[in-house]
Amino acid sequence: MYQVNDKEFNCSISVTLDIFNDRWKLSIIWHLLDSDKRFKELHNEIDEITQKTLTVKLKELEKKNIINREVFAQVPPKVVYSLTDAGRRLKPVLDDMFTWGVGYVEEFGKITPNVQCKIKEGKK
Amino acid sequence: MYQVNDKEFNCSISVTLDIFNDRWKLSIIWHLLDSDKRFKELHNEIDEITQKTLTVKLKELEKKNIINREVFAQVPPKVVYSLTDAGRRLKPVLDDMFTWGVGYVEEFGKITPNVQCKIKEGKK
DNA sequence: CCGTATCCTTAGAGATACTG
DNA sequence: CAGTATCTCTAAGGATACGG
Repeated sequence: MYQVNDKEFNCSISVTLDIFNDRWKLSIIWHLLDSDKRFKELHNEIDEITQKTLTVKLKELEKKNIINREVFAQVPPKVVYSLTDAGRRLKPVLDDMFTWGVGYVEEFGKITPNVQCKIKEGKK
Repeated sequence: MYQVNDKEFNCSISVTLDIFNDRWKLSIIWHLLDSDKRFKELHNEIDEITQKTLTVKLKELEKKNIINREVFAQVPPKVVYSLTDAGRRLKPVLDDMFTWGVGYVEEFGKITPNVQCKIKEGKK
């Protein structure tokens, strides 16, 4: 049994799954792997997310020690988000997921002209 | 843009996430990586899942071409589930998630005596 | 043994408006 | 710019009972 972030898990894979088991967190991590970002930059890049949801997800990721939140005392406000070491260590997982997804699409999907990888779940 | 299983995705990572983005599917895949299993065996090994939910999740995975369902015409019924090639290719992803989880727990969690890896999300 | 059929409860997330 | 505060909707999943 593992105890992390006030939850209990019986497997370390569950621990990992818990980090991004929703519609948005993996996308946020992906965009921060690229470079540190301000709130607004993230909101622009993940443009389907609402401001409220982005705020909630950033807080969750901060609480889980995946991202850092740095506030600059200035007007207008500036807040920069970056990955922690633990967050950056997620890259291999993302890479594998990317690779698997490519193979899966080749086998079962159709590809239409793309713009950019944005990582979110498909609309249900 | 990708079109798979009647959904649209703008990134192949999203495609992968969609496969196991709930509380149970990853656990089912994990148990089938070990060996093919009957319905009852899965239900015993993932003992917190309800029969109904297991049924639903198995159907979803079958529809997504991750598992095969083989029915033996006998009484009492026998149904065996196994991974497809695509399902088996998920192993590296699982392995990386396992590795990451171990590191994360070392850094932020507590470990208490364990029984066996069961993969499910922690109770919310 | 391997499921279906209902009913029910919750949490995730969208829409919208407001604030230091 | 970077958030809060409400309100609402929906779908995932649990409990329970029944069926081939």
